[in-house]
Amino acid sequence: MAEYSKDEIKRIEEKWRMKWQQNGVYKTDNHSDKPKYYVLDMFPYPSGAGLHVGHPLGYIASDIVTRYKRLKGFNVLHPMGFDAFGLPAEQYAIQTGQHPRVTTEKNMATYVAQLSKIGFAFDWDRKVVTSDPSYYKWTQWIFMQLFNAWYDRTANNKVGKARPMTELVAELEKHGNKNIVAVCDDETPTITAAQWTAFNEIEKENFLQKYRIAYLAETMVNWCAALGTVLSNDEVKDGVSERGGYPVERIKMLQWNMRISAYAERLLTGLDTIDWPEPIKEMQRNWIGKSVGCELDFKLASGDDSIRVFTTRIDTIYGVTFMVIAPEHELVDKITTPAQREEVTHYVEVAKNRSERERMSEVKRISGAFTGAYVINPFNHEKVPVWIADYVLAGYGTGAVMAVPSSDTRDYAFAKHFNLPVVDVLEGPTSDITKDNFEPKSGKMINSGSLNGLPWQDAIEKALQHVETLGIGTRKVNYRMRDAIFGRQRYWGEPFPVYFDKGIPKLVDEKDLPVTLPEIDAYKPTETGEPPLGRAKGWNYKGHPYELTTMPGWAGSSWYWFRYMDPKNDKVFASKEALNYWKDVDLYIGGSEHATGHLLYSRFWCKVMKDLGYVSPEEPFKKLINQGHIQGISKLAYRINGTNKFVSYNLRKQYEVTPLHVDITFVDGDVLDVEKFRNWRDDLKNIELILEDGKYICGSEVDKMSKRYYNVVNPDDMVESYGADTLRMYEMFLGPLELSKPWNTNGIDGVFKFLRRFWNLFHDNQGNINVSDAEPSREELKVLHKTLKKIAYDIEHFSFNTSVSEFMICSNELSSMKSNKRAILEPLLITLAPFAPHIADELWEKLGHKESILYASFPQYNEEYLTESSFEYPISINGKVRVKMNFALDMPKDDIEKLVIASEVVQKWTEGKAPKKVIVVPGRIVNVVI
RNA sequence: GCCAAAGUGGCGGAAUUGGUAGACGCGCACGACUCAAAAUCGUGUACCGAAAGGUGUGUGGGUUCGAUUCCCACCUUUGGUACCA
Repeated sequence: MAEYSKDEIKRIEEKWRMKWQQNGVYKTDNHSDKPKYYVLDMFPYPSGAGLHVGHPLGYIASDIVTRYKRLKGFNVLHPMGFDAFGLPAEQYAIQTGQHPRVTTEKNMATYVAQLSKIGFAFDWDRKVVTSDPSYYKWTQWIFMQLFNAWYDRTANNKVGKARPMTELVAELEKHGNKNIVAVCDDETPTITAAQWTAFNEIEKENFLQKYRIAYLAETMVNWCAALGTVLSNDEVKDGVSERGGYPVERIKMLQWNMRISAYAERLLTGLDTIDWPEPIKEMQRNWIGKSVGCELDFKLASGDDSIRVFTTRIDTIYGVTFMVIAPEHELVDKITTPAQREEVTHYVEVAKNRSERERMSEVKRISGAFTGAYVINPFNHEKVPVWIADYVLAGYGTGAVMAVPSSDTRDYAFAKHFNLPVVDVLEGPTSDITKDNFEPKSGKMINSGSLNGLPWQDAIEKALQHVETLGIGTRKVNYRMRDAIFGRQRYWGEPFPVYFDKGIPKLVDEKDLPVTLPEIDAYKPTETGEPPLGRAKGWNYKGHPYELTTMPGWAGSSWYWFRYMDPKNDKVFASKEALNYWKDVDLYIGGSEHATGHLLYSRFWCKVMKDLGYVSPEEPFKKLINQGHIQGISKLAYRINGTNKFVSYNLRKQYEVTPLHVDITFVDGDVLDVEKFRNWRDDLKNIELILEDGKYICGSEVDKMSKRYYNVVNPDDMVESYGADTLRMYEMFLGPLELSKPWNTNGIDGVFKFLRRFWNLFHDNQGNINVSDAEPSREELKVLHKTLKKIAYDIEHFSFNTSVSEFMICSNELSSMKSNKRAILEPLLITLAPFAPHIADELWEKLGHKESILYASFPQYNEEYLTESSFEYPISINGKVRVKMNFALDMPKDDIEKLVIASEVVQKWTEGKAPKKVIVVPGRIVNVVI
């Protein structure tokens, strides 16, 4: 006696989750004759709020693929773990004194419990946790490899590659750095072997820092003295900290950095080799921001100095009417004339103290100051005034631009504002900057000496050659992407395996890894403004002080997919065998918000590790799918301003109201449960309600699903009410995986009914298993094979919403045929198993199988059952369907045409006249043009 | 501003190569069962129109025998980015 009822579902699902666990069915072996398939989810940060129904969306999709690939004969790796270092736990620690480890472990336990209820095929034995010392030991180890590496541009056919520092030192000892072409600090001097040898230890290390991939350097940061910490741009508002409103200043601070800029070109070209969504690739391309141009010197009109500019439009050099340099430019002080000094000093002072955020919010405001100095245009030898302005950034290019107001909108705005001359150098229909249709890359050169008459592209090449002939500059490729800051003044992160010996940063011995995070008495900066680790007692290595900052959030997530391959190994981060077997990730599912963070850093680390010979893939993630976000539907009640009255939705326009987010559990449909609402909070006890039709109707809006909006739907509740299988299928049924959509529990009934109907196919009216061994009819076979074909196609194309529809159609058809043939239901069941694993295994067992359905094979569809002999042609007249006619599929076009024209309906439309034209597309459509 | 994605019934969405727009589900309406309700099952459900018929995939144009699909211009929403020379 078994109906697919709430109790039965609970029994079935718990039974199978238990069995799967006991039998270790999700344990994945690193040795197999089967082909490998690695499915990865972006691992979560375990937040205190737990999972809401949006979180599992991607995991369900990857789980379906995992199970499908298993049935298709692959050895599939599908692991899960936690990105467990992070700010929320630390913030909580600062407020409550609770150790972030305690909070994090509690949260992870909640996540595991919630995830387990949904029936994922995770191999939990491979769980990795980034805050676990056995994991971050290897994060530290990788950091050491990056510290011990430099980027040789000449290696690997000039593509360049990372090489060990020992090789650099050997070369320095032999020849100095004159033959070294490396990615290094801009101001790295050329030295001889003798100079190198003469360096003392500190000088040597300072020199090597210019080459290391992980290096210490002074970088600009937002420093908040009151909070004793560095803030991100997000955390600074109007020059003060968002939290507390304390003053923030931009200061230079010695910080760990990652020389990701060395990999700019490979990160860019690598995008062409991977199967990722085009928008994500585009975001990364923009982030890397490659621009091809040249650098050239403009000599100062007086004195020997010259100013180097970077430009992509050397063709427009005859249009240069002024030059702008960054307020931070090193020559500002030197070239400013006495008459202009006061104004310039003042401007520099103001610009320096403006945060990037401030500069950003005032894009429209044009500001600048004249230095009093002039440079000479090397092409036409004219004198050009030099200005400073903060729209020129010190950190990009050379911190100086040759301004061409006739072909650059910013230069134009600046020229207009300060009344500087504009000289047109391009002529063409879209070359006029004062017109709306202005297109800077268009037209032919005018007013440009020997460049006159050339199209702009050709002029660039000719001007470049001229620059090279004069010896005043070179072709140059610039990237927008900067090196990444790799340190935080925080506690809850990986400690650096670095100590300082007489101020020189040194790595700890490999055998002393991991450097474990010390216990401290409070999770905030020290009184002297040092990071929290400054509080740790005895925080030193063999008597030398340890580095006090910790690694940023992205450290642990930049290599975790390798650790899953061999998570328990304590000799290496992953064994050669494991790395060789699993290689790279075949399918990665996660949100697009990580486009320029995690996804870029991971590619970077993978490339470095490849260069150093630790791994083989150039790219870590072959295919990427972005899942959209599930949004919440918030419910709103409308308070009449200044009163304790609430007005129902449709009457709200008559009053001045302020919407209040109401907990969605108080609302059924749109109707508010007034009792629950009143009891929610003290201030609502005595409210007055203005009703419509005796009810209080709530408004709705789509928001992020968040505690803040009281609109969170918990997957546990869904599993409790409908079962995990229904939840899984409903999440997929909502719409395309990559689209964001609001969660509406209302529709879930449809999926639940489908599963019950599916269940009933296997049972009689009394709930006894009832499956016939009779031969299936041709009709039944057709339904089966149509479904098999569609489901396989949909899974391969990540179109899970349409597979759920197809299952519904199939089960409706079989229901109406009263089909209960084993030959039909058994293959169908295997097809359903990736989507609804619990019910599938239960029915599989009822069909008499001893082994889980996980070990079955995905049925292959047979085209033979799908072929039709005839087709119901839609007959359209001038493109509008008017009637349908059935013809054999092998009927010649001419015959169809004759029959169609002769038909009553068509005759009516043509009024007996011959049609202008008849289009017959065999197996598709007939169109009669009249 | 720039880059990208999206816009289809009351709602979520479908239409795989330019070929029957609205599959499937929710909701709604009606019917069956029931003393009644719930549950379940069945039928119907884009819009206008009594019907014939007409209109319809954000808007306006275009290509085509035929456009949700291709092209041009525009509007709206969402995400990314930000003075990048």
